[in-house]
Amino acid sequence: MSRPPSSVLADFEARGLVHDTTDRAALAERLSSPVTVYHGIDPTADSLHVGNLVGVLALRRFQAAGHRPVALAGGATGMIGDPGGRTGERALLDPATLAANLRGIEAQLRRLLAFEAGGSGEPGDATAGQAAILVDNASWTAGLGLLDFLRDVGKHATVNQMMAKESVRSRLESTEGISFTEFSYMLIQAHDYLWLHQHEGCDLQIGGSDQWGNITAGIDLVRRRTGDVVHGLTWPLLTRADGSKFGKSVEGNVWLDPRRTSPYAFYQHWMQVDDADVERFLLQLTLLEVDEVARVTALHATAPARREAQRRLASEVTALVHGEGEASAARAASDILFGAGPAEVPEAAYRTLQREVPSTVVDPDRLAEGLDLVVVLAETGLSSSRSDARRSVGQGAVYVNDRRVADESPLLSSADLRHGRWILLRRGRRHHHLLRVGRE
RNA sequence: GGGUCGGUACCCAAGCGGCCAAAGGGAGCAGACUGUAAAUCUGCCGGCUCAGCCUACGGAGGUUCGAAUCCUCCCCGGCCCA
Repeated sequence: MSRPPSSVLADFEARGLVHDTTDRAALAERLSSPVTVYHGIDPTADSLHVGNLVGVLALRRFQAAGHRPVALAGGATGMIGDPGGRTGERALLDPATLAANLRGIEAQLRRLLAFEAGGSGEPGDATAGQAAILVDNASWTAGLGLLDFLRDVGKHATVNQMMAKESVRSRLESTEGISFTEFSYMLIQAHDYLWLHQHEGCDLQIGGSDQWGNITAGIDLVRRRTGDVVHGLTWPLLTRADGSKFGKSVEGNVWLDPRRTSPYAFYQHWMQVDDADVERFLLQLTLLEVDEVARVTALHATAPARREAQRRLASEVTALVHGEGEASAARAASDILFGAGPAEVPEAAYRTLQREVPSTVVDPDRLAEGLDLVVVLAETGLSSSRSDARRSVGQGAVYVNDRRVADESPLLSSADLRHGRWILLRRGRRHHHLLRVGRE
């Protein structure tokens, strides 16, 4: 499945993954032979989230075309905080948190990129390329002396240029201001590029469009220090069609860590994507070929109600992140919960659901006494509080075993049990919770 | 250090002694319509033992029958001056 190195640029363009590049002709020329390409990720949490997926997959696309990806986990930059795209100063991370974050992220990267050479031959196989490497900029930044840094890096940057960068300018105009620390961020990142160029032969840095200023700062530094011409490429930031920020859900971020976002919830997140976004997400967040995406999108257009494009997106991305097994389990659970009507759900289906959907064990004694549904809704987290639960019930938003609750102060009883021990709760169209009655 | 403006619910932002759990907007949730979509309309949107009560308007005190609103001190931020 390997592609020629030069195919990357055209592929990125076809996927809408090119926002800005340095001189296009020079970049194309450089990409005609394998290049070492780097993408930095700030370890702000111990897990990646879907916002990081575009970048990691971008590296994978390069790898599949025979290039050598460098994933940079920003142990040093993570301690400082990128001023871009935020209104206020970032909280600094302590070293222990940072180390834990790096470990978590590294494990996830290992599933998405091939860090060993030699391929398995599966579709979209990244290992057609060279082995990826993972680096931490703390390893070359931590020991750097202030005076050395000021002389070797600071001397080559003018404050005038730094102030002109969008990320800095917007903060200068804000009421929050910007600390010197965050102001210095781009110099650290520029230094990273220089270091990687000199030690790993890195000639290309890629990132989201908000990184453009930082990337060009690095390119300038490399040129001034070494005379070499290196390159940069950014993609448009992943947003929804309505312009809102992507990757946020009710509970916050959508994470790759299954303990933070279950594979089922992850799958559902993609199932619920707007029609207007689904094609772009298929292009940018899956490894499907561009013409396959076109086929899926065309199919979807003939019968949008079937959500074939969302189904495909959810399956692909979930499989990529959690594996095919988790993806099919999530799919099975979704088919039950969103399937046609409140028909008889077999016992086996409940077992499937229990592994995918949030569930709670309820003591049979409590049920025998008549369980206040409002209390249960709050306990299970389906509602954020009892007040909220009451509101939902009042609005006719709550369902027990797929039957809408009409009672104002409803009680659950053993009559609600299915197959002797299951009760399926639902709030609104898509929030489910399974109760299993029994001893712990 | 001085001056000045500001700190209100998830975010923005009104309120400036009682009619304030606090206008308006956004976000979010729900209902209707649908397709687990969008748009639109409607309702909700601090908590609780819910026609009532409790907690809340940066923090701590105080004035008052009554304070988000007035006073004192403190903390935090912007801007200007030194």
